[in-house]
Order: sequence, then structure tokens, then C-alpha cells
Amino acid sequence: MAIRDINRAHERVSQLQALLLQLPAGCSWSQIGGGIVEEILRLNTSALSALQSPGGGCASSDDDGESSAEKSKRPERKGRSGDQKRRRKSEAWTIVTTVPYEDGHQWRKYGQKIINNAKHPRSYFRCTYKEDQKCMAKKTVQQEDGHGDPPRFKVEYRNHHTCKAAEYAVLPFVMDSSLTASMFHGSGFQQEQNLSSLSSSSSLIPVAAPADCKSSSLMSSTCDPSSSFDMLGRLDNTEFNSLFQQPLPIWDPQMDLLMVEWYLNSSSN
DNA sequence: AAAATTTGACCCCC
DNA sequence: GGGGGTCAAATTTT
Repeated sequence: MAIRDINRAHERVSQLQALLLQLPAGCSWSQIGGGIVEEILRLNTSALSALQSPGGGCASSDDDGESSAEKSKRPERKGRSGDQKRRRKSEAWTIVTTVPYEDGHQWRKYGQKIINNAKHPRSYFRCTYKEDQKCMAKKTVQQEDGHGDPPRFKVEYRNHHTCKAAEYAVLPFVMDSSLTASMFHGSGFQQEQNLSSLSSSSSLIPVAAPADCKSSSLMSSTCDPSSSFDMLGRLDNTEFNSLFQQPLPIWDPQMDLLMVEWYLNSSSN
């Protein structure tokens, strides 16, 4: 479906934009690329709204007539004698996002399951480098019932990445809209000066926000309700402090995940 | 050919 | 038993 492809392109360009923001301030590549990215995002958005005008009832077509009469019996499964101590508590954390698959890490899907009271199946992913680097990170993705247009997904993570690739990963994420809006509008955060000061900071934290957050000056792309990735900015520790009224932990490869945890904790109140 | 996904079977545990 | 997580053969993609 064309709309899906455009949405996908939008996500990827947004990611590219996130990468560009990491370049040093005033870097000409960053500025040129930023302009290009902005234009692509604009084109995507207008193409999307053009395509979506004939109100297509995107009733999720549930094709269920799976007439699998015969199940080929698989050879016997080897007894699982190797019992590794798996009583690790294995802490898990979840986020809600419209971009569940692109989170800066590489994942390999290893299963999909229909869940009892859910309309959509749940997908299971593990880190691509599980084999060669013993990285035990996993995640689970499930689309929430209810919305259709910008579908929202619950992503549950287990185990932090230990692979080398985690060092370079960036995590743009989207979280609950009401929470985000209140954060960006409160706390006397000056919205006008952001882009320049943000891009000159040394250690930056990726932040993304949903469509209904209108303070688009944080980032160069504009907010559009039909896009799945509306706003993305980066904060240094000073800005983080004033925005969230909390000291910024030392940056490390897992910072993205720590930040998500903090968001979630502060929202459950 | 190699890597990733799909998909039903298997397994654990409530 | 059955819900849900995982395995791995078959299939698809690159």
C-alpha cells in the first residue's frame, strides 16, 4: 500500500534528520542535509494527505480462512537439558509509540503470536547480534486496539543491549501525547532559541513527540497530524534540567532507555 | 548463497 | 488445559 510506504519513508527521513542533528553545529553538511530532509518531509506530508482524502475505511481485513488441514509433524525436538539459570529478574519496560520498529537498534524477528483479547498479533524480536555478541536484548511489539490512523504500538523491552552496535544507537521515540504536551509547555522552556542552541550542544538526548504537541520550533520539521513522527529534538544537560527539572544522568549507550524509564515513571501519577 | 521472516510446533508455567 | 514465549523448518527477501 502506497500510504504505508510513504509513512515508512517519513520515519526513515526523520531518523536521518536525527543523525544530521548530531553533526557539529554550523557544519555545512548538517545544514544542507537539514534543508533536504525538511523538503522531503513536506512532500511526504502533502502526498499523504492527498492519498488519504477519499475516506478509505481501513477496516483491518481479517483473513482467517486458514484451511490448514494437515500439519506436517516435525521431527522430535531435542530435550532441553542445558538448563541455564534463568531466574534473572530481567527487568522490562514499555513505551507507546507510533514508530515501533525503528529505534536505532537492529532486531531480528523470531516469532509472532495472536494474543487472547487483542485484535492484533504480537511480534517478538531479539537483537541481531545475539549469536556473535551474546546480546540478550529483546523486544515485543503489539499494536493497540482502538486507533487506526496513526496506529500506536506498545513496545516492551527486556534486557539492555550489550552489543557493540548499541554504542552508536539513537532512540527516537514517541510517547503518550498528553504527557509530552504538558512537559513541553510547562517548566518555562524557551521555545524560540532551541534549534541553534540544541545543535551546538555536545551531549544530546533524542526526543520525539506526537502530533498534537504544537511547539514545533524545537525541531526543524513541522507538526502534522498525519505524520507518524512529528517532532524530534535533542537536549543537552542544561536544557534537560530546566525542562524536566531533574539532573541529566551521564550519557552512556543505554541513556535512551533510562530516559524512557523516567518518562514512564513520571507519567504514572 | 546468505540473511531475514513466516509460521506451526513445542515448551513452560499459571 | 491453554496462554504466551521460543524454536526452527520452510519460505521469502536480498
